[in-house]
Amino acid sequence: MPNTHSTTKKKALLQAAKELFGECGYAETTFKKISERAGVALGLLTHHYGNKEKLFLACGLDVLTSFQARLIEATAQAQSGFDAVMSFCEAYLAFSIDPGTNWLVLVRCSPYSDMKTSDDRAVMNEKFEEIHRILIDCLNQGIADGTIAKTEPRTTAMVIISLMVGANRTRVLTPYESSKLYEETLIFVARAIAPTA
Amino acid sequence: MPNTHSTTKKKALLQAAKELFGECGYAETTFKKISERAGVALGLLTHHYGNKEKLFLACGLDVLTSFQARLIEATAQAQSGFDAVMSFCEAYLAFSIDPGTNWLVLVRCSPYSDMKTSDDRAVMNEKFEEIHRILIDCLNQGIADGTIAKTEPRTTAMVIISLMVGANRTRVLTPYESSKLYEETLIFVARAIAPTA
Amino acid sequence: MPNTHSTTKKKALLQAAKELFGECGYAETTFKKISERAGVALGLLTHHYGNKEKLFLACGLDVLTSFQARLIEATAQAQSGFDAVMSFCEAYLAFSIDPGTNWLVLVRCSPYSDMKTSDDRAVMNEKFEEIHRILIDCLNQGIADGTIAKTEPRTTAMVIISLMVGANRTRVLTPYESSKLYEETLIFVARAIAPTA
Amino acid sequence: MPNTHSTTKKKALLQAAKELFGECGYAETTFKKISERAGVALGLLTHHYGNKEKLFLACGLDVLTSFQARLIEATAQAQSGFDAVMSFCEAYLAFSIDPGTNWLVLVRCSPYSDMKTSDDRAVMNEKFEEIHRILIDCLNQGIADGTIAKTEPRTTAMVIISLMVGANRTRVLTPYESSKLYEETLIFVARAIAPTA
DNA sequence: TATGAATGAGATTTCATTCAT
DNA sequence: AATGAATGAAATCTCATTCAT
Repeated sequence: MPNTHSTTKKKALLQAAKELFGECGYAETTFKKISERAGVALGLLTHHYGNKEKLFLACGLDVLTSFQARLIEATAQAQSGFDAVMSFCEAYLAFSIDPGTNWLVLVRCSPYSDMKTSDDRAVMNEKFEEIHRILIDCLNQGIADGTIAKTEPRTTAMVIISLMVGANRTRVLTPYESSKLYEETLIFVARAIAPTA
Repeated sequence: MPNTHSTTKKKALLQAAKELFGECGYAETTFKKISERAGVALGLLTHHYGNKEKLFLACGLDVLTSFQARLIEATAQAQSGFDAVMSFCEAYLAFSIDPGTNWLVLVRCSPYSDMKTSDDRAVMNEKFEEIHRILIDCLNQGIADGTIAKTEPRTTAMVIISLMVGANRTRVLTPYESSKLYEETLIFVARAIAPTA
Repeated sequence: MPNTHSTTKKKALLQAAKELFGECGYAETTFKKISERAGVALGLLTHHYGNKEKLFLACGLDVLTSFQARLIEATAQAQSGFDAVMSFCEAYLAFSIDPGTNWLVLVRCSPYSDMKTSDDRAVMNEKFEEIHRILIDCLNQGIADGTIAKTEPRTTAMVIISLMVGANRTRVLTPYESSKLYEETLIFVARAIAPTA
Repeated sequence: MPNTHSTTKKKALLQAAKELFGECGYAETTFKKISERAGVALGLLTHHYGNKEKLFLACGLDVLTSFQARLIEATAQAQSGFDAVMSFCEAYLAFSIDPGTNWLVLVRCSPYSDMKTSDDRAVMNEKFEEIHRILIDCLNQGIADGTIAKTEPRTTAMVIISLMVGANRTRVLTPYESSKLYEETLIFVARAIAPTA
């Protein structure tokens, strides 16, 4: 089975790339570093992934796919719209600090990152909109069942995700002491979306 | 007046760099682009600013200084703690979309950016903490005058700034339609910090 | 035979570098000059040798290795300690003016050169001590068989090699007329080490 | 007296240059380093010394002049030719390790150095020949008074100076333990030039 | 599929020298 | 004499990508 071998190498490359793009960022990550960490030949990179940008995107999408699955799973069993939104947020933040998810590469590759927009990024942008969609569904559920204050769900989802993005960056990128940040962030969301008395 | 001429070139360099780092990001901005836009010789860059990293930092700090002044001004005249916090947030968001502030370079240089942390960044980190301090003062005022719910001000400030960071990135970096985002973000904050009935 | 081709280019690079470092010195020898003379791409230099310093060292060590072999060969068949020392000196001086040995690059790279000491130079320093060792062995032989005056061999070897170094520099670096220098240098050594009557 | 001031600055420049060329070598020494160590403006360097090469030469010649004076002084009072030669060698070696003579700059600038020969170096070459002349005179004296073996003085002087050059380089450039080297070098010379019994 | 030598454009940085003041 | 801003050529080194094997 020659395929087994090649698949392994292709995967090793992707894993090394996910780690390095996360640790070093796009510019500082080189083909040499990736192939060395993966323990495979340099030339396999372009052979399997075309070019650097596409590999970067493949890394981001790989993490985004797991992320999406996790969020769907987390919100599926919620009893109310409010619970669903809170589960969404909890799962978002938990995923972002779960070692082994290679979260950082997504931070650097997502539409919220500093990277210049390129054509290849369209896929990423669209896939990230599906994350928004999950939250919008939760909000709609909450508006319907009265557990959430009445607002425009699309914009509210955008605000909540903005908060997730910001809290996450504070936690994983800045040097500031943020041990209670995630906890407090959830309280903040809960207060903001709670129906007015 | 020998200074008049040199100061002009040094300033032109800084201005061109602020624009380009904001537009293109750190990696895509080259010495050539900067010196050409500034209309000065290539070597003047290292002559005045040492190296690319230091110039980048000088750009960020320059914007951060104006930003800080704007926030202090905005919060100074507030009638209540609640008003102060809301003024802080309004001023933050307004500054971020004010053309002519070169906000983008700060986005890319701030502690919330994707850049690797280097020794030079310590100055930036410390200066950004002063922004936190401004908001913490507002929150303390609000807790004292009863216009804000009782919480730990340091962490709450961190949450609010996380939301500012995230909302701003959504607006200026992502391709998503976000015309009502800022407005809704302010409402979100107001609801979250309002004292419980 | 993939090696055949690559080895050729790597060797061509080393040969061109040996010539140019010898002719022009370290500072005046550029990547451009080397790659042009070798007829290979500029980037191959760092690909194969890491950086300029390491290439320089590789050049020096390459010459030093031949030099060492030549000295061992020359001293092996000596009848007495005195003859061994004289053979050492003769071989030293002869090697230094043998066209095709690329001696000059060693002059510029050896521990007796003007170059700043760097970490990479340790290898060179140690390898050059082996040259001292060869001469020390000859001296010990001569002290044992009575053909050489009794002295501390380590220091005497150092004096003799100092004279080789100086005579060689006079011959290959200075503009002074030195056609009889080597001849006279050997006589000088012979008189100095001869046992006192 | 405006001259006093300028003379001081010119001298400060020369002193700083002598130190730095000695410590760092020609290539690593920059105008910026020199002017900073001297505490004067960058532009004064070319103003006073024309260009880098000329300044280097000025440094070397300045040291060479003191050196020459010292050798003349040392050999003047010798009782015999043999004593004169030995005094020459002693003075040579002593000068080379006397702190405050800035000897190293001469090592790097002399005709025995690794530097490429340029037109400006002719002065240095000629002046260094006068050093040879001093020793030749001593040798002639010794041959005349019978304290030195009969040889061709010009070549013998060249051999002795070669030994001085080599011993000095061993002592001040190499990492090898050379505490007894100078002592033994003098003995070596004495044995080599002594008249045959 | 797999390898890694080979390429060369391009980036940052250095620096002697010039020159206006 | 003195200053240091200004210049731009040149150097080293990086690195994505190509390609022969």
